[in-house]
Amino acid sequence: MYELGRVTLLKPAFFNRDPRTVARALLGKVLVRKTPQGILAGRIVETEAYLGKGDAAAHAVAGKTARNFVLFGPPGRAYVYFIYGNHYCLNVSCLPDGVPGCVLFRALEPLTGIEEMAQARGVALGARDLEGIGRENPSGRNRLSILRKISSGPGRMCEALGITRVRDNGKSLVSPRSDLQIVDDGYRVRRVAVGPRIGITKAADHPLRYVIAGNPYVSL
DNA sequence: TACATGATGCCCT
DNA sequence: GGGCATCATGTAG
Repeated sequence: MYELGRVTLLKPAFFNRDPRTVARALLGKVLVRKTPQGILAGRIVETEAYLGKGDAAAHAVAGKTARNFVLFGPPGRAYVYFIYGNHYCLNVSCLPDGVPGCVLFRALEPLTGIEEMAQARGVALGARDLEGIGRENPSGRNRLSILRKISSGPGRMCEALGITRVRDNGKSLVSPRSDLQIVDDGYRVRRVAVGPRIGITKAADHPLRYVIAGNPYVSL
């Protein structure tokens, strides 16, 4: 089982930048959920940047509303919304207070609390499925296809970590007291690949999706 | 108050 | 690879 070693909580200033910069810099960092039962954590392997005014695909495009106000607040806060009648998506606010922008988390590589996350997702794990977690190149086709079902996709990821709008919208991701945090465990990303964002119709041509090149846990 | 739509995932072929 | 469930939100009327 992979154990989180010495980690550093990201600072608000990390998010006080252009969403494109933040989206790229977040790759390889670790999203941590603290529960009474223990720690759930996964490495961020896929993100998308959503800008403010001028980005037709961004929720902030039409201005501040009761739904999207977090995007206009201070950096480093969770923006959680409900989509397609079934799923939640997690974003983090970027740029200074008053300026909208965010990064969508699209996929995690499961690291810690995998059995709990699999249970939350309704995924059945075999006895040997946890071998080799956290290593550079997980091998075993069947095992990988099972583990990918846990958090490869924004809706899946939220279900695995128990993220909902009521529980988490507006919450700080950079507070030592928060039960939802983003930390640096020292992992260094070798290569980043960039492409168009997924599942949108407007402004679909912009290359604002970032993935760790070659990582098998990206959503597509 | 009604309606169209969506930053998705599942289940079936 | 494609159809469909399912509902909060925003906008129009």
